[in-house]
Amino acid sequence: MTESAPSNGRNSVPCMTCPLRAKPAFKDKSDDEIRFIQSMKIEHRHRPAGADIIHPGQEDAELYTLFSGWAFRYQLLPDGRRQILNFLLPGDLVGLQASLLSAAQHGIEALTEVELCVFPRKRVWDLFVHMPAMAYEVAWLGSREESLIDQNLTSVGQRNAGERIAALVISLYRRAETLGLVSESSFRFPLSQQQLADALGLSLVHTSKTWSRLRKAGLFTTSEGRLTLLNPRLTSRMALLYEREVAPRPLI
Amino acid sequence: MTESAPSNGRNSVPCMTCPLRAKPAFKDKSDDEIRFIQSMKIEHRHRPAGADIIHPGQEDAELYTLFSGWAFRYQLLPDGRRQILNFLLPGDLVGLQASLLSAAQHGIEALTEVELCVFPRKRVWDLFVHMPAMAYEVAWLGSREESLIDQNLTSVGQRNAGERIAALVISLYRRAETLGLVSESSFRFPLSQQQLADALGLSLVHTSKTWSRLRKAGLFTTSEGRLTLLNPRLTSRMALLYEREVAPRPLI
DNA sequence: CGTGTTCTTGATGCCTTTCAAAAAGGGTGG
DNA sequence: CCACCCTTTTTGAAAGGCATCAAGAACACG
Repeated sequence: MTESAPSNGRNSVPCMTCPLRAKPAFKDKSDDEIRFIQSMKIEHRHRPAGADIIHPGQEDAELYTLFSGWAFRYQLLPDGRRQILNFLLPGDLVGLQASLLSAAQHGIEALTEVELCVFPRKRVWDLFVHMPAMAYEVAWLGSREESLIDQNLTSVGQRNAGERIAALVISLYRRAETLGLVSESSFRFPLSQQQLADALGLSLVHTSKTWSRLRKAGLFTTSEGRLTLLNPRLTSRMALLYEREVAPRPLI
Repeated sequence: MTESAPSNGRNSVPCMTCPLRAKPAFKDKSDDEIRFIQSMKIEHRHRPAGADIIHPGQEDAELYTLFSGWAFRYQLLPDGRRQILNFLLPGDLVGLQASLLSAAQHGIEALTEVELCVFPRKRVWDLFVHMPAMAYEVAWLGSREESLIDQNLTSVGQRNAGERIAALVISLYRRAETLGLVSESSFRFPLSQQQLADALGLSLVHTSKTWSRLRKAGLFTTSEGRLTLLNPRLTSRMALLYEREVAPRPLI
């Protein structure tokens, strides 16, 4: 699960013409800033689904931006139980916590095949010294991730099984939407039921039963690894989720 | 709950002689840095137990360092359910997420009477421009808080009631210990059972029953708002908690 | 010493877990 | 293209953990 796929050359995806930047999720950046980002990027790396991006306890984790694909952050208990902490979608910063704390308390795994923009962790410090505006944005992205985890914690602590599933589906749907990944209410949904269960803090069996109950209730359908949200109103009502829309975020 | 207690003057607690700094929890700082912190601090504020420090949705939250007392961060669902996200102890930065994202998705409430060092949020930006080392430390503290929430999420998602309580007690004990708040295995423990329940994602009744079961099992005792950890080994074994000790952290 | 809050305890029911096994996919080699 | 194996998903049945309801006990406060 850890062998590395061959990676393209450094400039295979120039930041200046990065297709992600055009998405509504992201703030505009000046050419100067984009050039600086380009200068920090040392590799464009491909990894297969299931690959470890950061393994638990790793001390020299690099900083990444997820260019394409999905990943997730997780934590293990000594007896093997796993909690999925949050999901990472294109444009998300990967490994900031590990970079700053210099000993990952968590692992990060590729959920699908992914492409990663690789930044050496040492340059994070340069960023703070030379590009305070971008350092501020990095901190901002860190706070945004914390905010996502807050919501997951609230979900797992307070919502029942059906509400948790509804909240997760809505929240992933909205994130995918700002990335232009949704068409006709449908988007790629690569989670296995075991991964769903680990994210929701539920057992596999109960996740499966509740999942199919919500499908039969007409909230959404799945086929060929895609999810179609049939009844967004009902789903967000069941999720008790009325969060305000987030402003465009920086893309590093 | 929101009336403000009279606050002392600006220099009532000079940063240069801040008693917190001597605690093992914190890194040493240069006199220059401490003077800079002093120059950012505009107020030393007292608030009573139960006071709102940041209310949900607030857009102009200041940045604080908790000087004394306990607080907690929480999130509400529209139907009134409350999840306590994490607890704040002396030396913790309060309101960083709210300052950066400029719209608090959460609330922060004083659990006991507290003293707060107040920093205007606008100066956070100055910090990034003029004191990159301290900006880096602020980001570091943000990541540390995220790491604490990761652990709470893992607890609520994967541990049963007894394990959750054990994990919470151990984790608060260790934090109090690095602050010099523990003597003879005992420290102030100001949480009500309702607050415990909201932090653990359990009902009040079940929290009470499990809590007293663990007391009867000899893990710990409580009296007069203090908790005494009688059997740390058993407690941390029950909690499945073997986290490595954290390095000293910056105190802003 | 009354009154409101917090804590405790018992009883009941349901949501969720666990155990078990069948069904459905997915990939590989013949 | 089909047989075969392995993983993932689904379903059923039983047990248990946790929530809810209810009310008494302990505690704090003016």
